[in-house]
Amino acid sequence: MASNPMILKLCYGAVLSDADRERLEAASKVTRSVERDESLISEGDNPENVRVVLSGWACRHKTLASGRRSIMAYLVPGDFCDLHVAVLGRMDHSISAITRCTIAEIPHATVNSLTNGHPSIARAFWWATLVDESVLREWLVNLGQRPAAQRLAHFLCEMHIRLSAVELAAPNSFTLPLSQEKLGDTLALSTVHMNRTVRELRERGLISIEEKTVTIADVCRLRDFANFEPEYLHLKGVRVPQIA
Amino acid sequence: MASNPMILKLCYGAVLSDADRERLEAASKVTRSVERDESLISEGDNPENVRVVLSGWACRHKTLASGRRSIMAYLVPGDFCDLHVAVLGRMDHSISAITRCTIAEIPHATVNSLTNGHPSIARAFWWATLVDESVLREWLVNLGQRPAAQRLAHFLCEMHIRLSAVELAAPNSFTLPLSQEKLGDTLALSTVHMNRTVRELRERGLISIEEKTVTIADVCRLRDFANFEPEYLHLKGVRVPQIA
DNA sequence: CGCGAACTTGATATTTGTCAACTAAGGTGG
DNA sequence: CCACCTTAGTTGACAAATATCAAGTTCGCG
Repeated sequence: MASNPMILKLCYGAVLSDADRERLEAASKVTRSVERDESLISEGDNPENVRVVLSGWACRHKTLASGRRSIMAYLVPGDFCDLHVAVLGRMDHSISAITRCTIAEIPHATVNSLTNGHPSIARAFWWATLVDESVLREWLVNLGQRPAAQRLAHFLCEMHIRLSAVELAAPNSFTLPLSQEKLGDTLALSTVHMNRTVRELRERGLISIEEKTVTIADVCRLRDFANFEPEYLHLKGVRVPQIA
Repeated sequence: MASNPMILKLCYGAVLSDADRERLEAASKVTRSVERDESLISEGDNPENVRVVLSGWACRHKTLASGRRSIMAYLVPGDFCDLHVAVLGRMDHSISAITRCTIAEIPHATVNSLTNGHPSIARAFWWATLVDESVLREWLVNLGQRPAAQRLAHFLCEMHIRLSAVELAAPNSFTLPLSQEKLGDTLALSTVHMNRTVRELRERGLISIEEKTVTIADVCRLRDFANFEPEYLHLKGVRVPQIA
């Protein structure tokens, strides 16, 4: 019933009463649609509302003077776009839709009244921010310390779990709507090398990709290969069979 | 007078009344000393108190199964170690002292009463967390997109500003208590290459280092070289002459 | 005086990037 | 329906960046 992915996700971070869930449900009633490749928020903006992805994929990115583009995060259903802007005052990066997205628009006033009156909700929002930070730390390690193939494998393991948490992944497959170029911008690899790295994982029999669907031959084996340890996602008990 | 670096720093994030400052001052009265190389918090810990660095340098780090070590953040005076642990429940990385440090120990109960009763303080704490996240995003870009020399230059520009913000840097120099090995673990470069990269910056006339003191020949030139844009630090008005 | 930690250097290996060309798939206007 | 584009993916040859290995050096300190 509660198929609202924001609520699904927040339940990993705090114990939410039925009343809390209803409040969150009501708060995310106002939505809009964003087309593929459309910009959601640009660097320098100071948006009025807090946005949450309800369907589709988006990404945070920055472009350097050199023209190199870096994707610093993916936003999948349940993820907040800009919970932080009210405090920092200005976006220091941009967010764009990768696929067509449905976005909930929650006015700051609503966020404030939710968090002021309802400690569990406040805690859940706080948790979501801190998980984002934890993921960034892990990405930093991934970029800096792992060679290309393991880096990609680690990324795939992460997205698999995160999508599982909002019931958008099968036990051993999920939809990955990213071109190899975007993957390269994410993992700091050139497009050509990205292509070869994808092939390497395929040739090792770890994954197969067709039609934007990644199939993981054996989740344990992929995790071993990537040295993936899911604790940093702070998603205790996500229903992914291989975690048990 | 208010030489407490935590307060100095938080003033960039919120307007704090004199009474707020006094509350923060009182809250950070209980301190302890940690020796060089000593562990402050280990992965898996769930510390009782929130810790703030008052003097010295510490770092967040993770060690991979491969033995490679990644330093994901530096904590300098004014920085919080583990404001997030109360919510996430368990440290997903470790913190160690790099130099001898003075650490304030603030019980969670004190943090809660500060934030519940005093919105400006709550906002300042929230701001500090979000700045940490913003810095992580920039580090991700730095690791992924910049070649070694610019990567190091960017890091030096950042530390120079952050230390300036807490009055611990001269207009064109600061103390950097890091071995080249640690710098390498930070910037994802081997020790040997780190050494050559330091030399490159020196030979280009951008910096000189002696006795752990970095001197920047011309702050503007170093920033140009690194393509450094300080907005991500969200420290409007830090008194660094070249920002004006 | 000797020892260890940090730093330095040269030679060489590995990883990754760049350039250029080509294929495959999908859409669009004639 | 086809000719033509565009975008994404693929491949090979080669160049550049960075890692690794091995061997000093320097310097503070017991």
